Amino acid sequence: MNHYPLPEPAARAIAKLGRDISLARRRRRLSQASLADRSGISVNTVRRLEKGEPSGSIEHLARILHVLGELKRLETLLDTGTDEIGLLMMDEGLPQRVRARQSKGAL
Amino acid sequence: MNHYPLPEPAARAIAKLGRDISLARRRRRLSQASLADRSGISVNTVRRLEKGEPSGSIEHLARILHVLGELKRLETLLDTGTDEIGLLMMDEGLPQRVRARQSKGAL
DNA sequence: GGAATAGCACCCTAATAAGAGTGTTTAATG
DNA sequence: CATTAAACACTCTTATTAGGGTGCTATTCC
Repeated sequence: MNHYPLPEPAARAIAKLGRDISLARRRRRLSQASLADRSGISVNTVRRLEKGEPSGSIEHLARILHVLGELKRLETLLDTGTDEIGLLMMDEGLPQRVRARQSKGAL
Repeated sequence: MNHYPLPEPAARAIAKLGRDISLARRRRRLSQASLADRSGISVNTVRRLEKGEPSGSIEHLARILHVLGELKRLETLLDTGTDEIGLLMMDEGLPQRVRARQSKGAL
């Protein structure tokens, strides 16, 4: 039950994120070493993240964004409550558990 | 040179993200098992992510967002080029390497 | 109300990533 | 244009995580 390969779009999204981190860092005139130090992680990890390696942890990403002052963006990454009020109302009736209704093979 | 504790705001941001993933999943009427299966990861991993444990990897997050159809949000997480054209132009002059100009203790 | 099962909370082990170290390349800048 | 060090590319080892299992709780839905 293990990993099929990382979908290409997902890989590209991660790579893009890495480039943007690098850009944001340089805009702030921080070296990789400096960012790593302030974030409390190793330079290697910063480098791997900027390089777009998918192995990085969300914690490290959050630490970096925190230092960059862009934590809000992570917090609202999948946020929907802000724009769609009707959606929010709908959510009040959302099931806590989702029952398998699929008759065929979609589990 | 290891980890000082994860800053509280960062932890909260990750927790929020986890809740939003859970919400998005239930909106789509997917069980944790189903989402895990489609994403090619284990149920435990999905659960830990939704629970807000910071240990999850960016790859897993990307896989999940891909299944949820929200990969764009990750891709543009730190994207700045879209709104600020002037900023983009400024970036053309950005240094590839950032030199330590800090005279004191700010490394 | 009762049966079925989604979700949770563990534990354990194999797989993986983070950290540290070393050497090299190359951009910034005095 | 020479110096300095930022960034890159590795390797190795240890720490951490993902996966898989089992049992339990409690929500759906008939």
